[in-house]
Amino acid sequence: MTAASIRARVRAEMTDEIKAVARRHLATDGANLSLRAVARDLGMASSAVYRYFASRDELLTAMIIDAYDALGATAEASVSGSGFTDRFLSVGHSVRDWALAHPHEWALIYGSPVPGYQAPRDTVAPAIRVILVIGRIVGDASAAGEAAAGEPITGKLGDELAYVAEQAAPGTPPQLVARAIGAWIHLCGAVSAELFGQLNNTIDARREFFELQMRGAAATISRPV
Amino acid sequence: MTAASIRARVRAEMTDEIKAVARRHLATDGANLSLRAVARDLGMASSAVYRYFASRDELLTAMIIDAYDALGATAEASVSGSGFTDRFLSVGHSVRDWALAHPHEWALIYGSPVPGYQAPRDTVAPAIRVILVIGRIVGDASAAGEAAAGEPITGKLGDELAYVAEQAAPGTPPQLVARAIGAWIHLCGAVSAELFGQLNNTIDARREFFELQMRGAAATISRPV
DNA sequence: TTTTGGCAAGAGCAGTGCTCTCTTTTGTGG
DNA sequence: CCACAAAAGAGAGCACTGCTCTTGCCAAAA
Repeated sequence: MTAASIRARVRAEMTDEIKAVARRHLATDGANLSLRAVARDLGMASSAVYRYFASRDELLTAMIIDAYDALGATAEASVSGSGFTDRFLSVGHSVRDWALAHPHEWALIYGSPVPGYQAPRDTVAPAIRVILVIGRIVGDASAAGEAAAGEPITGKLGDELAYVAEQAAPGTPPQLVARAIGAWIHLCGAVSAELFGQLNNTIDARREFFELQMRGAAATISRPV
Repeated sequence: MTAASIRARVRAEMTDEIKAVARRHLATDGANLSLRAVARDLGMASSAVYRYFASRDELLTAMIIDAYDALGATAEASVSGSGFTDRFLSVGHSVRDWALAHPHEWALIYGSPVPGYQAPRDTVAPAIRVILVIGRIVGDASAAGEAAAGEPITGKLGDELAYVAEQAAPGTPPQLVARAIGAWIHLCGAVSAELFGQLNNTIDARREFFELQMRGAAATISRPV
């Protein structure tokens, strides 16, 4: 192994260590991550951290990418069951379970964006992994005749949806893809509502209520208005 | 007018002025509101602001309450149309329009909560105004036979929903109320997704896509699985 | 072996929330 | 009308933040 790659490997390890400590801080203290506190925990000067991340935003971006990837991997591994509804529900529950286990990371990726923060290009690929899983499930259901297409969508929205359908689930009717995106948005909203306290003092049977909503969302996909 | 109430009136005016400047700061700089910057804008020492708000959190709480109230008033005033779907859509669009006009205030109330922040009791009454509007619309639809009840919900969730139904829309079947809450959550999720950048580089026809989702949500309410 | 480049440390700047003390203002009861 | 108490404002200060700059060090490269 060449010397350059030794340097690179040590650097990568240090980078991972910083991210690990930062993730721990995120889990306890919440979103206002302090770079100095992370440096203190690592026993190094705060200025040294800047050798690895140019700014606090860049550290956050790295954690956002990691969170997207972790969630995406979870969702991809979760698909089980035979029918469309069961498969959709398995993804829904796995996403919710991950969010409950990593609430602050969920807030990082689906909560209010930090002001002035602009998501770099690197984040889009990890970000769409979950929606691609849903796209595949819906595509399969469509091919198997388990989901009706419904009225086509015209105009600009129709064009955009056609493009999205081509990318995410080729051969699937755009209007079906549109309802799938809507279901995904409902899924995100349901998880966020639960996590961000919207259900406090109102509904304690969270899992049951979530499943009720997701059954509705699945029906909205497979059964057009 | 007694002296005490003169004092109180001046104090209330000053409080409003602080909130107004804070709101302006929120709109430009985003969520990390600086109390010192607000004080500077007002030409007063930062310590003087603490005569009116015990902490930055308390200022934020006041702005949260105001935001809930503004959104609630907007939603209440927006209900128009005759049929259930039209009335539901009118509320949906008015909520979305308000959110687009006040994105940072939306993030304040429906985004990720600030760490350690515990919503005081004062916030619950303003917070439920919008959902009460939807509750009334759904209740009317149910009474008019525009919305089917569907399968009753049993267990703990059923009990909780029965209580909510009793409070928000007396006489309306709990399972219908459950679907209404789900639609409200979908509505919040759709607005947040649009506002927080989830639709960037994917869908530009935002209003049309939102309406599509809300039509689906309305159908989910009126037409059980 | 010499040189060079990456790494770490520390000081420092401008900003933050918040507290404390001191002074000024102001409404009011005697 | 005036003295007084309460409310309001000002300013310094503490501990913290993100970030930059300079300095020194040490290991990898030539």
